[in-house]
Amino acid sequence: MTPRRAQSNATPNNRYNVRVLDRAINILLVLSDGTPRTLQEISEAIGLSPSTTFRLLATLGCYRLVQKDALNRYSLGLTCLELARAYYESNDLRKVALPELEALRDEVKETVHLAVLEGMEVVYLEKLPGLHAIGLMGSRVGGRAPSHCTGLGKVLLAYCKPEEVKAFFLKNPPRAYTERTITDLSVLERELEEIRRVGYALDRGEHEGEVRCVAAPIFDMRGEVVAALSISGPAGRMEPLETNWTLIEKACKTARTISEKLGFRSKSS
Amino acid sequence: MTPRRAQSNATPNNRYNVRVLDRAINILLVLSDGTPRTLQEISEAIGLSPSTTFRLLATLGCYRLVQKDALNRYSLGLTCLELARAYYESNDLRKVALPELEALRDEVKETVHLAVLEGMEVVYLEKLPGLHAIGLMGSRVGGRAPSHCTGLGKVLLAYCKPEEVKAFFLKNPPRAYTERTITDLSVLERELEEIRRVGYALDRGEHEGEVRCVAAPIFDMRGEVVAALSISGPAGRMEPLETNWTLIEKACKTARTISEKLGFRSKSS
DNA sequence: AATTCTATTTTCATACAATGAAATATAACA
DNA sequence: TGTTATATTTCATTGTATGAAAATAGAATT
Repeated sequence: MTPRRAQSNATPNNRYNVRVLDRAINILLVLSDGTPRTLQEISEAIGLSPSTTFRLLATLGCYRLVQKDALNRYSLGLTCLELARAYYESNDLRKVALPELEALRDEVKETVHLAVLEGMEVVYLEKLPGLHAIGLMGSRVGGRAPSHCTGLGKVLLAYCKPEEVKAFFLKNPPRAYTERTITDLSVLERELEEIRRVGYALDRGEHEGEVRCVAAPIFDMRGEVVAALSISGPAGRMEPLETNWTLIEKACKTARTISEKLGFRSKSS
Repeated sequence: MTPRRAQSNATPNNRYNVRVLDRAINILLVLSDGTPRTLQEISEAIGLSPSTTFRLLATLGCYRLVQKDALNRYSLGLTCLELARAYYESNDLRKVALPELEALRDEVKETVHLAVLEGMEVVYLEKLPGLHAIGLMGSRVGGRAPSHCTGLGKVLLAYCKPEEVKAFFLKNPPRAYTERTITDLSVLERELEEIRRVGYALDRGEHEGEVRCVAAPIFDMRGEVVAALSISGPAGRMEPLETNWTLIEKACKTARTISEKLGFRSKSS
């Protein structure tokens, strides 16, 4: 159910890290799978003595970053929500993109997503549900999805350093979600090359069998890809995807508009 | 614009707190007002040497709890969003309440909120926009609102320990947002008593002049008030509020249903 | 381009804060 | 009531977080 995090949760010891903080953050990450845990389970999970774990939890708890339920099990607390709101509201990209995404959604009437790459996985920043029916798509704001089998993921990968992509997938072999999922690294690499060439990505049910999707990259002022947007919907309404030029064009156009608002100067203009 | 936090951000030193963690969390709280800050500003704000602040930020940054922009200013990072998603999805209250709230919204067609009290302020857990028009209400999920002048706030206060309420408002005198806002503590106390008696609260434009609102308390299995829900809309459609019994009854009924799903046994049943 | 100035990174010695082991308290269960 | 299992608390010790200060990078000014 809950997507596994691809990156190891072993402490990424960037030279200057403060040890207690590493440990405390690991507690939060452990709890971020949603399962409430007892002190013991947590102390085991992060490999610390119960006393230490207790104190860390006490500190986190006093700021409501974690909370204890009636049966002494810990889970994430209300303050997480408050921090997210702050992040969310002060996020330039999202602020700039939102009105454009809304216009796009209203035009195509399908679900529109905004996402970034994080640890070679897709993280959704925004989701505008389509106007046809409700709740088909499993994505959530703040949630993750694999990158090798989603339109958003593939666009974002396409503009990563190829050697980093390769390194990642050698360590985390692409898992097959449907019979169309690309599981061969060299096939994936060729696909990414093609995406760079045409400037958009397609997903023909590679993650969820019945879902089709078009995704386009968003550039910032430095010309770096910082995010991507996508239009997704059921196969019935989207096919034939490869020649659905209006959809592809609309996705690319909106992405370009957002990019320009972020300070990107396209070569043609 | 950004609501000030009522509680002091001086370290609440619960006997077992770990100092570095206190400090690091304070950084997050400082940044949670949305203003990007430089290392210097932060180190000043939390009263630590630049070296220490640097290391704390480095650690937080390596987990993307904070991020640095092109001009070396720090703000909250993507991981905040991910933690919030986890909190959000594993939150029992919200999960139980959501379908009931949706039913209520569809029935009354006005905006429905779910909220809890935190530091004597209202924090929104859920917002279901009304079906009439868009974006009238300024509330956000994860956002705060004052308690003395909102329906949600007043219900929640009504079931707090009266001496705590008193102590809080003596320290933080109720601010007037409109000419109807209750700014006198004894008037507020009488209002809360009345709310306890009738079991719901009304807001007649005490926070936002044109908004009217009905709010009802949600109880858990122990009989404690853990949250509240509200129906709010423009004065035009809601007035006369005091005798709008169908609206009041619907709010109370939904609140009771949710309470029962949380294990609350009402005396009458 | 050269220079100054400011802000961030890095080093380092030191104090004291975080640590785990073990003792105690508390809750859950029989 | 006794018996476990779990959560708190205490305490001595070590090692880590700390600020001062030096080095570096980055703007800004000339």
